[in-house]
Amino acid sequence: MSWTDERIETLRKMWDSGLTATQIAEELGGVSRNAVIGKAHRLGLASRPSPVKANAPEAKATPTAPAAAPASAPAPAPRPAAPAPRAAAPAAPAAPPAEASDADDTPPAPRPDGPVLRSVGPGGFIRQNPGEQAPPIAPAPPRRLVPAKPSKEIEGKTTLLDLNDRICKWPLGHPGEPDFHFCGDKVNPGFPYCVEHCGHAYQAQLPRRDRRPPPPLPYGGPRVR
DNA sequence: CCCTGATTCGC
DNA sequence: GCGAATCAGG
Repeated sequence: MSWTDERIETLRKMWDSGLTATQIAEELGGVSRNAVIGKAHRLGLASRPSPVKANAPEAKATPTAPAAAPASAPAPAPRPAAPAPRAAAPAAPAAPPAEASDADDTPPAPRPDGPVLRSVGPGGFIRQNPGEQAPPIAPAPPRRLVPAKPSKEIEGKTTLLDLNDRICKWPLGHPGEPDFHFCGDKVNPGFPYCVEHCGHAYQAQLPRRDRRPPPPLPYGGPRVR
């Protein structure tokens, strides 16, 4: 397989939205995770939490902890690297014309104002008080991605290919399901999610004693594949 | 061991 | 440019 424009585009977006190289490789097909990583680097992407931080063993058919852990990564990429040519070649069969005007990420500058939202480390999403506990917390880790083909169900929805640096990447539904899509709202500057979903993703750390010990399943429950 | 990404280096 | 092999960390 070769790196066509579309495949590169998909790679960019998947990599960008925090999927692992393995997942990306599986989705693209015909390439190894090494190939994906290599390509990502050559594209100037890369530099995400490298030796995976909290991401738990979710290996095969074990959807577990949310992978959404952008946290604070103030260290973008020291290396100049290639500016990543953004020669957007149309060619997309019927893919919605996602705006491709994005360039490179803006280094996530923590908002200097307002109440500082503390990101809890990956793997652990700190809950609020039991009272305000919202049941369905769930940055479901996109394990399997919906095919990049537009379908009736996702028409008008934000799909993987619509992701860019300024729209909310909060997943709605479960990957693989026909209507799986992303929030798509305007992001809270500096974060991968909109303001609302940042509120879900990042919550103030509470003293342990005040926390609910038995954290319910973060989402619907294990998905059977 | 499993997983992850990073890097190297022959092709 | 590509990606397997290798390295390094959790």
